[in-house]
Amino acid sequence: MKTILIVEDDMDVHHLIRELLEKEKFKILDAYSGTESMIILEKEKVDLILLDLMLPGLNGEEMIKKIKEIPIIVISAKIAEKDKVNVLLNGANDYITKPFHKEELLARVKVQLRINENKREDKIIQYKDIILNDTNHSVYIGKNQMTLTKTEYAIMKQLMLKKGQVVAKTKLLEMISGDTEDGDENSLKVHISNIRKKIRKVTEQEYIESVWGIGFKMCE
Amino acid sequence: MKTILIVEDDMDVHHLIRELLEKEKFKILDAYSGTESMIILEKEKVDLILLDLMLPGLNGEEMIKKIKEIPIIVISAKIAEKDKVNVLLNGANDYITKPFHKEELLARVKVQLRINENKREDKIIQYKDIILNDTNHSVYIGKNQMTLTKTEYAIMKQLMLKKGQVVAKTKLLEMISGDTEDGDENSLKVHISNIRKKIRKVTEQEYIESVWGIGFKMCE
DNA sequence: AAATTGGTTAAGAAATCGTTAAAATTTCGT
DNA sequence: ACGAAATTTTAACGATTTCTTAACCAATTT
Repeated sequence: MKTILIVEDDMDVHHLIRELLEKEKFKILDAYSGTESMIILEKEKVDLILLDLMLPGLNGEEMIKKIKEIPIIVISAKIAEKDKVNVLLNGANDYITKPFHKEELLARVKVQLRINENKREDKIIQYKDIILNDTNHSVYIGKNQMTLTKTEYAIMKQLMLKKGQVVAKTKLLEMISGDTEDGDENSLKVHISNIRKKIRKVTEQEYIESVWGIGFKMCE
Repeated sequence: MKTILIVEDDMDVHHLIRELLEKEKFKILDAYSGTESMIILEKEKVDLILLDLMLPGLNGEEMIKKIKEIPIIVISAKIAEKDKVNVLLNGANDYITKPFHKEELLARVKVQLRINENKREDKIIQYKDIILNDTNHSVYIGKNQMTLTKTEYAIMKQLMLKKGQVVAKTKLLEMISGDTEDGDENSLKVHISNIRKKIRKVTEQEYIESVWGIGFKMCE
């Protein structure tokens, strides 16, 4: 999931942008001043910055010069053409004038994220000492690597994401075969059994616990 | 020196843009139709395309979908907001409406070139002892040169860029033939097989690993 | 104790992969 | 514009992997 930092002191505009992007399943970080945004940038991994130029604290232009690694889209009220050009030349990747069309903002956000998407970035799902690496489908349990099939991996991922909470059999079945047919319940049993067997080859500890009549969960 | 392709059928506008960019020491290529531009693209190394949408011959929108590697700035008369958004989502990197300020066009041109500048490290793509050279399509594996066809090279490049992460079959198919048709899955198999065969001629080591049901990746 | 659910195993069915060869398409030189 | 060469796609086959089915026993509930 991509993280976008919104730097904008006007609360109305800030809120508008936030809502727009949240609909698209981006993770949003908020800053209301230049200085605040610099603090956030030190702590969090940010994929894109939406930046208003008129800021309290550190000036927007200064920020653009400082930030080299992350693409920046400047959103600002109409200013002199000359300033707009300067902003672009100094490091901004795009410039959108207020008021803007929501769809256009969204499209330009996606353009910037698309440009950067080829960079390697692992999507890690971790629970206790099990690690799933979504980008290369690898599974580590402690230091031992193991191999899961497509469905086994899918089941495991669901269990991991719930971090110890029960995952209903129906949900798992739905994932496996689209529908919740009766016959597949048998199949699920076997998959779970196979996963456990593979885990047992690597460690003695139990990881998958069954909840009678409901489903399965990761041990706590 | 950077090469920019101007695709614009209006001679006045074309000339205006050409003069503007020549002052900045870019190498300019000219096309006056969609089909013409595709011919040029196959022969010449182009760093950026300035594209008018209303074109004789091949449609501008179609071109955008086809061209994945080169950044495109669309320059066009005011059109519906919806079309503008579509153009961006389909692959264009920027959109400038006519009439435009010369300075802004220039600035946006420089932005796109700058973005690709940062990627230049990737111009020579290296993973383990395989080296792809994008500029002349050559492939070295250790000290042995080998020849890949266009599609084979494209597949290889995707795998290399991901540096050992899985590349989904769908992604590879999308790249090969635009769409994700079923029939092409067969074709992909053959391409992979052919690449492996060519590699085997040069070294015994395995390089391409298949991930069952998901896709392929470079061995780690 | 009977009925239901869970766990394991093994075998058959289904899907995916790898290779080959031929047909269809594109590219290229003349 | 034509035919030759190269490339891509299609089709077929066997090999491999994965998934499902079915049978059987253990555990849990009623």
